[in-house]
Amino acid sequence: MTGPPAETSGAESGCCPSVLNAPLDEAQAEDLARVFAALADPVRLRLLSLIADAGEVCACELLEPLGKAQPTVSHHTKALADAGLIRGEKRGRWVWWSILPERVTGLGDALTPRAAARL
Amino acid sequence: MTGPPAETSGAESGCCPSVLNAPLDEAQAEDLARVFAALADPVRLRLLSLIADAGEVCACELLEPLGKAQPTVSHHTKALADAGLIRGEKRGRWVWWSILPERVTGLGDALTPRAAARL
DNA sequence: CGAATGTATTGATGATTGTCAATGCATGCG
DNA sequence: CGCATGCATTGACAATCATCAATACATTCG
Repeated sequence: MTGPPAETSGAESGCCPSVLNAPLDEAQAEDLARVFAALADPVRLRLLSLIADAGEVCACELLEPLGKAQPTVSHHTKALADAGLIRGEKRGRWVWWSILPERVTGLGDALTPRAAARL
Repeated sequence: MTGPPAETSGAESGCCPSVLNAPLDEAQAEDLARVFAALADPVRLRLLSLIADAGEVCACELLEPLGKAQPTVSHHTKALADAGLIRGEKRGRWVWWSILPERVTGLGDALTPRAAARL
C-alpha cells in the first residue's frame, strides 16, 4: 500500500502540540510518540536524510548506502510513510520516495518553545 | 547517577547534524536515534511536558499525573536524563527535575532544513 | 502469454523495552 | 541511634521491534 497517509491521525485537534508549553494529554503524547518512534532508529534516520538529500529516490538506490536487505529497507520506508514523514510514488516498476517537509518541520516545532504562538 | 551527560557523544563534529541537509553517517544517526528514542514513549513525552510546564518538579509530584508506579517513573526520568533532555538536582530527600532547553530545541533544529546555514 | 524485475508481505528469531514488585540506599526526623 | 520517607536498582515478564530468508504481488518486456 505504501499508504498515502491521509492520517493526520486525528490528533490535529489544535495544530501542533508542543512538548514544551503545556502538559500533553495522553492522546497527543501517543501520537507524538508514534512519530518520534519512527525517528528512533539509525537506519530510518539515514534513510530520511538520504531521501531529503536526493529530493526523490528510487527505492532500489537505497539498499546499498544503507547496507540492509531489501525487505528491511521496505520495512523502514513503510514505517516512515506510516508516520507521515515520507511518501512513495509508484512509477512503472519503481517506487520513488520523497519527504513530506511540513510534517518533519512540524515535528521540529513540537520541540520549540514558541510553538504556542501557533500560526 | 542521573548522569550529567557531558556526553556530546563525540558526534558533535559539526554542531547540529540535520536530518534534512546531508546524509547522516552512521555515528550521527545512532546518536540522534538515541535521543529520539527517548521521546518515542508517551509517558516520557508527558513527563517532559510536565517538567517543562512546571519549570522544576519534585519527582514525587510526577507519579500521580502520570499514573505510573514509582520505579517506572524513575526509569523514565533516567532515560530522559541519559538523553540529556532533563537533569535532576537532589535537594534533601527530593530530586527536582528540570529541562535542558538547549538540548531539546537543538533536537528541533535537526528537523529544520535551514540547519545547514550553521554559522 | 511467460519470463524477468522491483517492491511488499509473511514468518521466524534474537534483542530491546515498558512495566511493576521487591529491595537497596540515602536523607531527614524524633 | 532507629524509623520513616523519597528515589534508584534489580529481577522478571510480556510486548514490541529490527532483521533477514522465503514468498507473493505487480509491472514491464519479449
